[in-house]
Amino acid sequence: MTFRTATATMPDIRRSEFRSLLLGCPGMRVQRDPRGTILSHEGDFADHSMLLLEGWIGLSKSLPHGDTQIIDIMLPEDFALIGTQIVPVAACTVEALDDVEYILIHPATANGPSPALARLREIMAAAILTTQSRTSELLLRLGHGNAANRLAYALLELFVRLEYVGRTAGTTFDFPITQQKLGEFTGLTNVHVCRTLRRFERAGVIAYPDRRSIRLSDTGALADLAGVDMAILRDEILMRAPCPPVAS
Amino acid sequence: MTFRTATATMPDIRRSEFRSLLLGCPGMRVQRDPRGTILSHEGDFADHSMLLLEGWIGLSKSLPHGDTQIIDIMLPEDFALIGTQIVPVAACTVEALDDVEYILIHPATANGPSPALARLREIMAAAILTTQSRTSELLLRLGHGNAANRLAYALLELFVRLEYVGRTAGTTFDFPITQQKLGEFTGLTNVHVCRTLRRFERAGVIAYPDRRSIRLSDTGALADLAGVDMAILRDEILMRAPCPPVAS
DNA sequence: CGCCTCCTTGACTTTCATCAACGACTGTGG
DNA sequence: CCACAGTCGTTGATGAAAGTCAAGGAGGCG
Repeated sequence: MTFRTATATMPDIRRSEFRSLLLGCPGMRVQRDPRGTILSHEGDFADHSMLLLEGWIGLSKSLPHGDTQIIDIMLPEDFALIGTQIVPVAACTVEALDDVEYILIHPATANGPSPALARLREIMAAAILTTQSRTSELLLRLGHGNAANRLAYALLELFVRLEYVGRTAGTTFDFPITQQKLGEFTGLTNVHVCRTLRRFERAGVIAYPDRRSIRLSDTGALADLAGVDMAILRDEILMRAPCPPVAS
Repeated sequence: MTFRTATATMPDIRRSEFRSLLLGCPGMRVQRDPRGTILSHEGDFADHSMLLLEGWIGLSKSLPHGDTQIIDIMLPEDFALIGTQIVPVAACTVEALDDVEYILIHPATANGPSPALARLREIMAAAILTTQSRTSELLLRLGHGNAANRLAYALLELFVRLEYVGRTAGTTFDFPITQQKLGEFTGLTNVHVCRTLRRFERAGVIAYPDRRSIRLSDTGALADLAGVDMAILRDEILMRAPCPPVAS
């Protein structure tokens, strides 16, 4: 086991920098939508990116049969590339999983010559790369990995990301999505999500302090189930420089 | 059924533009490696992108248990973001699935103020988005979708992309990877890949003209199995403006 | 010729989807 | 205040799909 410096509390100005760089651009304004709103539909025209400020957003795709897969869950402070000028088609359906606040970034906004925009692009590249990392980890677990593995990973991923943006209290956090949606994220049926989470709960690995929250009571057990090292996970899926390993 | 204009033969200068923009940058040189070479390892330092010129490259991740998932297969002319300046960690292992030629793009190269670089960045954004689309489609099929669905999709995706870069002869193309690797891509065991492909072969859907090639004898049947409309698939996973639907 | 990698097939086991029913909670309208 | 419907979580029984284990066959290469 490798121990690293306490990562969650490490000062990191990048997310506020991201936000303020964008809000400084002309014409930016915050938009709001209630839970359940579809912001874009897969295949629709879309040439923009977005930065989520509050709430959860699901990016999903569907098969003709009707099965839906959530590709990525956006959390507060997350950035996503929805479409581009050259290929102005939304690859995913964008749905508010909770009440949301966000800003839209149009193609011309970020591609100018100024140094501030060059910095913004660096941050956007990093944001895109962490998104790719998350998606890759998900893909890995949908390919190999049973229900326990997938769910343990999903819970840890959400926890680590929420902790990073200060939306956790210890290992407890708001959990606004249904088991159905969690199934769409992990590629399981709601029934099997339920069974597996109940098993976690009975094993004392998770708990529900109230109807809208979840607590990861035993993150070690979850990390084992998920097959991740928490420190490495943070390095990969958070948008920050990696923490150098500290000798065990 | 919606018919579209013949898409594969549509003139499109963007890929040659991509290549020449990059090769025009100072210090660029073509690198070569034989099949089986690991170009980067998951977790290693990496702050670059790459453009593949020849051969196939697999981007993969592994679980501690040893199971490997190929996240994306890069084909000739494909671009991939491996790491960034801000988060200089390779999210994936990069492996040559065949003999390859490629160029590395270092962070400073593309972020300058000149109009040519602004154009380059637009193209890179489009390339990244098509990669996201591909990964999303894969994710969708790993989540829901049986072996036939996954394999039919994988074969069609490779075919459409190879056709776009002129590496097909009718519906026949070079297929340099083993069933093992195809299983790592589709989240199946090599045994099950074999069974399923043999079933396709016996049904006359695919054929092997020789040991190194495959022919998609019935792309319609494959599209049905994969649950895709070929025209929409092209719009989504190729780096080009979508073709307007033509009335049926 | 012999080794090695890869493909192929069979027998058996495990996991998860499906179908179905019920309970808990929420909000609504009488 | 209470019936009511609707959504969501929970559990059981059953079946289908894919993994595992094992063995053999076909090329390719030294």
